[in-house]
Amino acid sequence: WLTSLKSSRRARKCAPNSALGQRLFGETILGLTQGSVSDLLARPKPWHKLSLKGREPFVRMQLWLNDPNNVEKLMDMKRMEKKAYMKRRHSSVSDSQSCESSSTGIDYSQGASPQPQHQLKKPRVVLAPEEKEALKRAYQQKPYPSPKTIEELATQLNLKTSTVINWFHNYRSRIRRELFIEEIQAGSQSQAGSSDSPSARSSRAAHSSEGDSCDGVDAEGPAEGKASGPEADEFSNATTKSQGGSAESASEAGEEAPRGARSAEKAEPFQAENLEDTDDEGRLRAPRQSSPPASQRPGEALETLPNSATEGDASTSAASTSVLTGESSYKSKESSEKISSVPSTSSTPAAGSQKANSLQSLFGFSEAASSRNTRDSSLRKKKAANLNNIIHRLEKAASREEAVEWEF
DNA sequence: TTTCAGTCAATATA
DNA sequence: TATATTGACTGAAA
Repeated sequence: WLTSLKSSRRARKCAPNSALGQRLFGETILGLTQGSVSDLLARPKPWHKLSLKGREPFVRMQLWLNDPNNVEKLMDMKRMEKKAYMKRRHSSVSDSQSCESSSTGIDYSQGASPQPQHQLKKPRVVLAPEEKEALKRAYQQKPYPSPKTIEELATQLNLKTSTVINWFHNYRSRIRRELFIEEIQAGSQSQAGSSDSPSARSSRAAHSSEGDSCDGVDAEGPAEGKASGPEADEFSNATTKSQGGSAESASEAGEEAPRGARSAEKAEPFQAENLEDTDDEGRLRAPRQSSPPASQRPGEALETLPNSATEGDASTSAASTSVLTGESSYKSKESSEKISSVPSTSSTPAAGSQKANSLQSLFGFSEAASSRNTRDSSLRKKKAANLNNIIHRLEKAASREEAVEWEF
């Protein structure tokens, strides 16, 4: 849903004043930092797996979407911010021109305090690729290492114990989120009955490469040195587990297996029990007949959601195909990437087109993605579909009185 | 006490 | 300059 950089940039080129960025949107609307917004949108969790706190940003999003002047307000804020920036800049320029000594004075005066402040700040640890690889290997052997193992790892890699602990926490958590997405895709694929499509077929193959997205894009080989990709193994294992496959020894990933199985039971994406119009327990309904083709763009999904006969499952399924799609299905996706309507939340046609523009730039589906970057494209679709789903549910629920329940 | 979810914020990347 | 990644942190739950 949210943009990936390229399309956003292009959108800005077309409509420089209508681009809404993650930073502005996050800080103004969601109360999150840019990085969190990016993360949230790139790797959304199924609604039913979100805690109350985790749902807050989406509720805020919904409230914002319900505001008829949402984009305008944001634009205003952006303008004001820009103005203030220019003002500051202007004044600082004139300051430095008028009294150059003052700037040096500032330097002197600040030199004393920022320096220690800087020293107080712990430098960010950046793990070397070899270190990451070693940690991944260790993870594959033992996702939950004992303190002793952690100690050993830390010693071997010359890292702090806390760094190793943190790495395992983060890695587990991020892998889990990737698995959610996988499950969503798997679930919607089977629901949509599109598993025979080339894109769907390739999706499983793409899966292994998908694995490396859990940790960024680095392509280190796994411990076993498989050619298919870094986390190919752990991912396929995990997915197998989560999809009810017998999988390997439960002892190794003992805690993962039940979790996977559990999530597989309700692998349906964003089936918010208290929100959606799915059946109880948030189970998926039958796939809609008129669900858009897998090639449907995320933007279209978003825009047409409220009018859709069924809820986000379709958007998810539409996306799931594209999300998992490798290069093979890219062409069709690209060919269909075109925006023609406005977001559902538009209050007026005029505002709608403006809003569409802004949302497009914000969420990055304003134009066809660069043809050389299929991964971007599929990621964008993934984001789009997942968040379309959430937003749609929120919208639906909001249109009923349920919104009251989520007030916070 | 450990693990997890959510987030920040520094840094990388486009 | 915007978005993506990721190590670290906080608070809550188990």
